[in-house]
Amino acid sequence: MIISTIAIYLLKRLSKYIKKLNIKKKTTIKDIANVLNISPAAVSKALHDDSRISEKTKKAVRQIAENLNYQPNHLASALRKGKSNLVGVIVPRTNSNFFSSVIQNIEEVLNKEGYNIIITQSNESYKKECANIDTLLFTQVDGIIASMANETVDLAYFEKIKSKGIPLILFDRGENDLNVDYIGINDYDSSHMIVEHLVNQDCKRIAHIGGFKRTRIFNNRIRGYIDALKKHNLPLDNELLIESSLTTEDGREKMTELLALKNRPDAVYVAGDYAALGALQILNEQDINIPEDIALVGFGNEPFTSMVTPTISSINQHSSEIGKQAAETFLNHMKKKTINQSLNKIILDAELIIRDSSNKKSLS
Amino acid sequence: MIISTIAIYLLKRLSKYIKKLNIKKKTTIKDIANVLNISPAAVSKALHDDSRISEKTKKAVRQIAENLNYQPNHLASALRKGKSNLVGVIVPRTNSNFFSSVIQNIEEVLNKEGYNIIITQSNESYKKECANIDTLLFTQVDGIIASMANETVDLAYFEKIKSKGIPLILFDRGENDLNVDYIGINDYDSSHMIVEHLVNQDCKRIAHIGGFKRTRIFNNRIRGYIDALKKHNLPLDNELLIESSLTTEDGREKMTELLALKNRPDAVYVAGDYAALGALQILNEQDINIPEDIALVGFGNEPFTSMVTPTISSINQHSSEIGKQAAETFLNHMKKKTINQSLNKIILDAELIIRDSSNKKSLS
DNA sequence: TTTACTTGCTTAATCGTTTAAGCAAACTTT
DNA sequence: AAAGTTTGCTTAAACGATTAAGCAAGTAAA
Repeated sequence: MIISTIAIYLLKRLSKYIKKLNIKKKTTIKDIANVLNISPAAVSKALHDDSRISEKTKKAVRQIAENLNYQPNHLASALRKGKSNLVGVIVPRTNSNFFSSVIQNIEEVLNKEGYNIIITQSNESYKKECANIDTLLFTQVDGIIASMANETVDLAYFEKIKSKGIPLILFDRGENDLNVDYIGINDYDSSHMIVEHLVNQDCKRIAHIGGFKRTRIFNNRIRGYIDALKKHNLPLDNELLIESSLTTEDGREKMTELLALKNRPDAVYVAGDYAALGALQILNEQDINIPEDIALVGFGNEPFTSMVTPTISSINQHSSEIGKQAAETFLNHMKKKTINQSLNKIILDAELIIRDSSNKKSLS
Repeated sequence: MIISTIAIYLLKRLSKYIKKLNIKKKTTIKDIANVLNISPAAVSKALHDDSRISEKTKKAVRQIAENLNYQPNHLASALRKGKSNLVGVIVPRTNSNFFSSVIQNIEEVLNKEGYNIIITQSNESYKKECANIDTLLFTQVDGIIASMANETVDLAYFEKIKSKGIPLILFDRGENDLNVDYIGINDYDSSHMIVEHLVNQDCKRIAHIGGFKRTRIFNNRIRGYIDALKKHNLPLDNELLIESSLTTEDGREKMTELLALKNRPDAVYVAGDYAALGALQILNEQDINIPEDIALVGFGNEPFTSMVTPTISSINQHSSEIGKQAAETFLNHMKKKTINQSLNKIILDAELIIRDSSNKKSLS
């Protein structure tokens, strides 16, 4: 009897509130508190399963919260707790399979821990990258995971992140000079794998269309290329080592330059798949046999490498692993409260995927 | 017992002290106010260029703000103003050129007006899409711009957005039943253009590998295909009209089915580029001449359509225009404060890009 | 029976910014 | 000179959630 009386009483209060809500705003803990005649503090604790709140009250709170369609105000709790549970991600672009896959894996790991991510694109522009950083800092993210634009040389803006005490984790395109965590693949060894493979295909003049030397990963690929040539007693010909922006268009240009040489290469290792595609187009247009006349290897294992004719050999960078590790590194930062942390440099091994563009069938 | 209470108390004081020592507190308007001996309110107004603040004070505030490296706390102002200046974007995936380009244009337009975007991916999964919506609502976005997953049939979750009074704008994959703004292309007319083009190429048996009928845009493409056949006095053969998930893998399967027919088609119009790629692979593998034996047309104008051999004719959806219009539609919502707004359905004309896969050179 | 601890709440301050309201002082107008 | 207006600020109350501190009332231990 008493119970049902209370139930009816509560229902009346509830319906009054719902009427008010139709005209008014979103439900807050205060609304729930009013319905149950308890304090907002008690509601907050009940929703967080605080041990000092009775099971009975908790149940009632959850019930009313559900009925009123309560959604916590993230801004308020973030402001109070000094933590937004948002992680910023900066990539040169999202429409590359590599970055999109990294992002997907970052998201997967972070979502499980209650973090959401904000994705921004720099479009390979330093200016846009700076704007992105400002945006993310403005949004009060708890951390930033980034891969730098091709253009980026000045690191002042990244220093800004560090000076705010916000964890910064770089992947793929990172700078060693900035003393931050980094996740990437072993570019130096990957170059060795490629050169070795081409040597096995009986190639003697191996060219390299590389990225900008100032970018660490491309510099490592170049160093790997040079050292691997030495290792296999092949002469290093400066004509065959070209710096490129690695766009498809530039790949076309640089390939054209190589074909104009008196002494043409019999293999070309391109440090990026998009440029490799451009190179392939030129070779096809000029009716050069691939891989018999010139063998071709790209880098990045973008899906189109297996779509074009002939399919392009490439390096698989294990994007999912990179994404996962980047997210985990961020989470470690959050768990440890110590200010001085040891730096985390994770270098993963990559994998050479051999396709038609460098596979002389007569040999196999 | 008393001793341990005292110990705990001391430990708390100590940790507070350590925190004070280590954590660099961020500058707030209060700090600026203290330096200048004015009220925080005056600082806030000065920073917002309020007319009731003297030019002298404004200058001083800006100076000190700069010196102390002040960054406004977005959470606090968003909480106070009841507006986060964040817009959520939901797409099936980012690693398609169409979506990535739409996103880029949404971002461009919204950034100019002081909004930032949060990108989420549904991976074509309804469950993930619901989680994304929750995430965005939780983050207190001011609006949501979305393209629905293939799987999505139940619209309850999208209703949830509407019931919160948050503007929802759909593009590309939208449902008419939900009474919301929509930006897309004229799928029906696009089908007409394709069929007309194939008829001009002397094709008599035109097949259609379409998307799921339940999805409006794919249904419109199917209707356009059927009506265009009628218009050109071609018989509609049910064998030639196939429903597909439009992945590359499914494109391969459906093309194989078509080739198994006693009476093969002489043209195939595929409602998505990825599936068209699968179809192309099968045709190439079976040494069928494209376009002489079978002509092929895709939909979406993904970059790879011009990379593969032969290049694939496709429909350009004007992704940048779609992105811009979606963003503008959102901005209009924000500017008008009226509750009842007229719906905005924007249908853009698409463009057929003719490439090798459907261009019989003997005709031209 | 006194003392200590536990339970289950409440009170009030706080996060940083915005903004309605208010109030002197200076300046204009009549 | 009295009345009104403008200027340039201040005060204080929000926004919604969290949390340290406190306080009755009940339970357990000495």
